[in-house]
Amino acid sequence: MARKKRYWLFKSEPNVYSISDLEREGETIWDGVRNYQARNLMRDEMRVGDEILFYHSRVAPMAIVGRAKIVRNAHPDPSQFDPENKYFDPKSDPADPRWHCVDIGFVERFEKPLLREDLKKIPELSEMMLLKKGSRLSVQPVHAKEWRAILKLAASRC
DNA sequence: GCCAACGTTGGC
DNA sequence: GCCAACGTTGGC
Repeated sequence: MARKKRYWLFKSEPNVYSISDLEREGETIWDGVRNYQARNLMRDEMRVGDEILFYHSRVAPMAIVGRAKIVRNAHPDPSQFDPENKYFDPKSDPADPRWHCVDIGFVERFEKPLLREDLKKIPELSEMMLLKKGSRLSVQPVHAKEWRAILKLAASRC
């Protein structure tokens, strides 16, 4: 039996990598994640076909700005072995890479960004990880119920 | 720019 | 293995 599709949210600072960058490039490697919890999610839980909400963090307006999908399962993050790269990790052994990453592909950009402040008002999202105080996981799971509520909100904004 | 909330590091 | 110090994330 096929694995059930799962949903995720990826945070990105738009001045570093925005939904426009993803739209233009079509696909990108999600490298540079240096957090074990996030690594484990990418390596062990995410699979090709899973769907992603793309979120702009840090910079106003903070918002879910579109959708993406996983197009390649986890593989060793090449940036960890490149001394020139800011994400270089001298402690990572090429025979047993410490960091893994997935590749993601552009799906759509929402007509209007779903602002963080508005998301907070949606009852179905009251438990959403993104909106919890102190939550800073940069790739995180999204419940099916939350996914549906967010897509519904996006559709109503067209 | 501030700073609370985390995660990691390293001395012991 | 504990935990203080340090570094980073990310909302505000």
